[in-house]
Amino acid sequence: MSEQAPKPSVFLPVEEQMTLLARGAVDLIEEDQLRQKLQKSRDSGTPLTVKVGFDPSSPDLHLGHTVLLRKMRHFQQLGHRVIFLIGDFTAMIGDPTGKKTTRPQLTKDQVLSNAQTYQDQVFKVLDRETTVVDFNSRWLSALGAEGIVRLAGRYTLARLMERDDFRTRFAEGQPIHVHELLYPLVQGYDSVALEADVELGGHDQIFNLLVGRNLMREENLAPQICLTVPLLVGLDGTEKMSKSLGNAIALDDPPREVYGKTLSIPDDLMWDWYLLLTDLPESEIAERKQAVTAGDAHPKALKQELARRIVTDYHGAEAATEAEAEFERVFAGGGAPDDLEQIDIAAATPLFRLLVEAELASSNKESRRLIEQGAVSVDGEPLRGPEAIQHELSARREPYLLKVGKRRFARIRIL
RNA sequence: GGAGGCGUGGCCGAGUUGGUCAAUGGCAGCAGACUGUAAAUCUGCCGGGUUCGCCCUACGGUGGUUCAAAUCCAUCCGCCUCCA
Repeated sequence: MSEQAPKPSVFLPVEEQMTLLARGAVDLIEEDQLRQKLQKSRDSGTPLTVKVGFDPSSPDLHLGHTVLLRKMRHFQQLGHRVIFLIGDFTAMIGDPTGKKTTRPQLTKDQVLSNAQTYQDQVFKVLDRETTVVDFNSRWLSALGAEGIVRLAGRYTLARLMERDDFRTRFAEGQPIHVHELLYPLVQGYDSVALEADVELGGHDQIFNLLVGRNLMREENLAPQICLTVPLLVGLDGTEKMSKSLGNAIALDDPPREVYGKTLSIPDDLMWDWYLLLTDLPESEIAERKQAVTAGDAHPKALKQELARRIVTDYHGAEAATEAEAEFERVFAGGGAPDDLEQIDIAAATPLFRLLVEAELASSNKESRRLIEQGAVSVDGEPLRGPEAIQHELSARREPYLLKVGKRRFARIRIL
């Protein structure tokens, strides 16, 4: 376990802290209690202990995860002590949140390796120096069968069944495994063990957070504040961002990907992203939105600003400038990316095979289709129709620029 | 322990008196037009190969019946419901 976060000599006034902390929050239970805790912390010069649990089952982080990480960062900026709690023990249970079926139970090895990958990524947002990393197996493993039974004795089935997904599954006759019922209790016990002042989580975690709050009361501890942030909507503008839905921007996506993907989100979504992915004051976000509504600002320009800010966060200002220039050149200016690798193709290769070899089409069939539909151009000249399918590019000194659709490019040299 | 139901292409979901089913429809996706790589809209495509005639693979797995099976039979696997 790392050392306690260094405390600043003085904490900001409570209301100033509240402005930042409440930003974008879905649940804040209870707001006034948080004020009191902040006041007490300020008076005594003691940082609040903020607990955030991470289930190390999906180590590929994307922007959706950063909403929560940013909230953690807010607490850090204000001088509080943020505990990055890796649920190595609970991961073996599998969080039933939002699931229609039981989740697979991970093995210890999987969990540990995932946990490492997680840590490699979160410090792109969190302050590495002041983040306390902990593992809940530290106290949960020690709990033992007796402890688990005692813990289970603190709660009732009726209270657990208040939870939507349990209730739905029960009503529909879907199986609910007993260990799943234990999950919220065990997670709640983490709060007891850490004596958390605040627990943060995604909105879907609210039930689990509240169980922690209740358990703390049972143990005669000051109940933790439960603060949740929304699930970020992904590129498609409807589903929550997730890698498996293919609507995510991964933290390790290259700058121009991040930039381009951000620009492709529906206009309406950008205000959410501004709120959750930047620290631009809410009043300024409102001004921008108003400007667009009034027709004084072009939505694309504001989306570009958003994209720049996001790229800057993960790759720096220079990368953002480059990404934007690249984007303008390629999409607005009809140019091509400048980092295309050259692909050598044998002479007398018909166009439809060439597309496949250059990995611009996934099959001959698709390739023919694209050519027939007029999606293919060579050096800016469209090549379409049945006769183009068999077209052979002649060998010449300078490489060809092959373009399929709006965003697939290849530089081809005929041998 | 007993009774019954279901399993179709990325997803949802038609189709089971056997052929005209690569399989209706919706969603997602791709491409074109319009644009701002936005939304909305319109159009086309949407298993693979093709000498464009066709051919191959596919409706949980396997094995049958048949000239012919997603559709019938057997068996196995998986999921679910009801009763105890």
